[in-house]
Amino acid sequence: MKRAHHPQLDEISLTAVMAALSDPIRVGLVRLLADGREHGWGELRAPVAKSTLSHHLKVLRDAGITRTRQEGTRCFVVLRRDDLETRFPGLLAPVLAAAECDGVGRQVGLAASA
Amino acid sequence: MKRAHHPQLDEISLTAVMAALSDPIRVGLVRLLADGREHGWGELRAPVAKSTLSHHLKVLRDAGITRTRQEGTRCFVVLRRDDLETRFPGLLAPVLAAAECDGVGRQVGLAASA
DNA sequence: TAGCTTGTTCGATGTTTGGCGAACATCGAA
DNA sequence: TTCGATGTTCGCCAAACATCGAACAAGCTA
Repeated sequence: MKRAHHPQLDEISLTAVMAALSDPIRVGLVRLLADGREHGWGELRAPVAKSTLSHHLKVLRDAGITRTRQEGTRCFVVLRRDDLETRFPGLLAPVLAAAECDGVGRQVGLAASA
Repeated sequence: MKRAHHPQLDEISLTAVMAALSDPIRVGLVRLLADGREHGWGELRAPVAKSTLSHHLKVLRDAGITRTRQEGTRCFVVLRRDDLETRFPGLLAPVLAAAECDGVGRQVGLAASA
């Protein structure tokens, strides 16, 4: 398919991260990934077409928020928590907390782990 | 002109705040306002037309990030720091810190206080 | 009252975004 | 090798956004 481009630490821009987190679907995805585990695309349940989901995952990847790994035909995604923490210390936690208490992204869920 | 609408605490949405902070000009404005002082429009120096600046200030206001006060024909703006802290604890500081160290919004400045 | 200053609002424009379905590429399995 | 599963990419569209200049509104000030 394609070897996804992942920005280096110093290529991660604040505004890109903020923009990526300004969409409920993407916030929902980040919330799921906040468990620190790697998840397969297949597990992700969002109320959008798969092409749109692919798009959102690309936005997150390009912003440096997630990392994608490919294994055979399927992909796995994981939160770049440490990288984000290094680049923008203290940023992620409040966002996740706010999203949690607000229910932002609750429309996104996990299927029985695939 | 118009009596600006300011969202209540519980009307402030995370995604709106994130979206508002995904533009360098607006981040720059927030950085200026982070000194806690109230500033007049006139002091604000940004490389955009005044109508555009007005627009950005409206976005910040609508997102609940700033508060606008009118006095005669001129307006003053101030950061709703406490409100934001109440609504999204710990969110603003990391953003400001990241913006600072990144130089995001450095294009926005203050004129000799008007 | 006339004029100046200060913001806001109004098109107009070009870009970006979010969304879809369809077509394509890739790999594993039958 | 053919099929199915899994993502990506490709038009394509409507909506939103950033931007500008021009026109407008509202207060001061002379």
